[in-house]
Amino acid sequence: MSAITVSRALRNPDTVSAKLRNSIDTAISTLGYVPNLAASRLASARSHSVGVIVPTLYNVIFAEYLQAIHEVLLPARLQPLVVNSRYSAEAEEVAIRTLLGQRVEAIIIVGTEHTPAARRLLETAHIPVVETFARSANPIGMNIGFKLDQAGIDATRYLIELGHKEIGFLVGAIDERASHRLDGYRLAMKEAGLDPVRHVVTMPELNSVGLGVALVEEVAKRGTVPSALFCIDDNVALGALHALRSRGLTVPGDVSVLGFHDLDFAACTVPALSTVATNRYKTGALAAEMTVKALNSPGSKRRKWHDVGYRLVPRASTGPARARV
Amino acid sequence: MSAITVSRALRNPDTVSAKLRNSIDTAISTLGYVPNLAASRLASARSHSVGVIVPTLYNVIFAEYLQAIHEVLLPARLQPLVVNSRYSAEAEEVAIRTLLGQRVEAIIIVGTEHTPAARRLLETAHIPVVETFARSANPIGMNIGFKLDQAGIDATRYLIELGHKEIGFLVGAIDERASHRLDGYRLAMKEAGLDPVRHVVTMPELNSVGLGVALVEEVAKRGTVPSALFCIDDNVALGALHALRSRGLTVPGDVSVLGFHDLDFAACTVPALSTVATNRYKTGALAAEMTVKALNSPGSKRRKWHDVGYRLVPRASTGPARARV
DNA sequence: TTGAAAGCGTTACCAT
DNA sequence: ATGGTAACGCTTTCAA
Repeated sequence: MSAITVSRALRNPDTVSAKLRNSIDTAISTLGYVPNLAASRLASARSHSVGVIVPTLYNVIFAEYLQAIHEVLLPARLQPLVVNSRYSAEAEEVAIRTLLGQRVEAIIIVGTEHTPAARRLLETAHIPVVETFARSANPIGMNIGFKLDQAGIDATRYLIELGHKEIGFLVGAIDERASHRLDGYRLAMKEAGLDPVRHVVTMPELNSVGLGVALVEEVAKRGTVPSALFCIDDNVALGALHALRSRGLTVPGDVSVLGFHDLDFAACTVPALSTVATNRYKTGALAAEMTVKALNSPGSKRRKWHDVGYRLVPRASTGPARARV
Repeated sequence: MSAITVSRALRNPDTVSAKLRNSIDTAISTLGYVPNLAASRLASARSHSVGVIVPTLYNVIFAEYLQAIHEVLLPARLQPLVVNSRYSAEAEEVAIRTLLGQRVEAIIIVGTEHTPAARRLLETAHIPVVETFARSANPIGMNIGFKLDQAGIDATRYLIELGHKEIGFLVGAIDERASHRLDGYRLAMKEAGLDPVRHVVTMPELNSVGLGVALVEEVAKRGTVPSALFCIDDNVALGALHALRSRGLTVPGDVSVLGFHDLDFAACTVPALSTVATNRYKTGALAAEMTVKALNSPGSKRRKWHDVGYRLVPRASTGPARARV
């Protein structure tokens, strides 16, 4: 029994006689043999792995996205290799280098803004690349997301239509995706003749419940609290709800609060949080499906951009503006 | 200039003359050369990677844990390879096999209960193994966590001392860590002469806000709602708060609610959630530090068990039991 | 400081 | 159905 026979028995048990297969199986379990994937990759030039880059593991939205990717990739016998770029373009470039070094067969990456070197690496790797969560005017390969700026416009217009004139925008560190929403906010404010700059409050920190609290403190410090607050996500919105209550302000009586993403707790806050529902799961599933298709039929042309949409979900935390005393 | 010189220039730039280094650098960037890590691993028998297995990416507690692991491992020039076992012992075994196939230099794994085959694989791999989040009577290598059962006892006793006699235990799918907390609950109930079984309500689903709502519905369906609910985690507790309010029950007037983990939103719920604070970050950091130490000085004996502790955090959602009408 | 040769453990290719 | 041989792209070892 030679090495190559064992190799075959492991990959395609049917191509080996039952007798040999048995003795191989027993040998493997008694010896505790585990095939060396590095050697396999080197010899076969196939890694059976797909690189997945996310800015953080801390945010549920990426957890749901990753879950979906796993569920599609694993049955296709592709191992997702998840790397965390920690919201840094440089770390992202390193991550891309690492993944390409592993000879991943495709890369699924959150965002469309990369360092020039990172973009070049992705372009010259000649593997399927899917950029997600934001729309690119000039995608490297495929692109899945939704119109974040339009979502920002819709959300802001919704508050304007409720009669609000002073609408705060609460956000932590402004990454690509936050900046699109902010663009939408600014545009909607401008078109309504409202100040698009004055009520933007930001701190260079990760968006979180605690940051929502801090941002409301900051808003209050600056003077009157706007009659509506558009928060960059539901976590910030939850913190805002809490801080407003602590200051004796009612929601939506005194201040309307709007979140983003419709996380699972959004319906359970007090009052229930109005928000914009986004499709994280679908984004990941679609990205993974397109990856699998691209790997299975290389060269075939298909749609580059997929829109997974969004939906405004009005709940109890937003209401009509009322005249200030 | 030969291949080996390039190899050296890449790993130890100092060992190569400045002139050569320059021409190598330009060649690399014009060609878009990315070294093949599979070949490197095969030749050097070092993978510079550490396997990390978590049951899910969906839960923030593992996100914080992973974050800590990344922060310790990356500066030590070790790449974490994160694999998701999806709460399945079989998937965990596959994950272990995959990681060992990658020749990871160590494995950090959540939990202490594995399939016999998985345990054997870990034992015979002869690499550092750290089991986390639960205490093992018989750890494979190192073990980091806290006394989950004692935390369950303390939490239950706290509710008993508030005068509660009927204390519900709300939990989804019962994994190893949930089961320890449940053991603690049962023990504390028994020692107080209370029924340790009747008020346990469970459904075989992932713990989530939505599940908390469903579990309270189930509790109500069975008859009187207990005067206190010990929830397996803060998400379930948040759902419980919501469902109780929907049923017209006040917290803590009618029902006290206790969570677990002290997630970032716990202080911001209405009323603020009493809970048990756990150290996810420290768990991950310690696990990674011990891994690095074990890799740097193999053979040296050190402490096997590290306790990262926990702390009861009483807030507004728990209060004294009052006589039922 | 640089290089030649051997070898890491698997798989592709061709042969039997 | 099974095996021999070369090759994958690096690093180790030894030499210059």
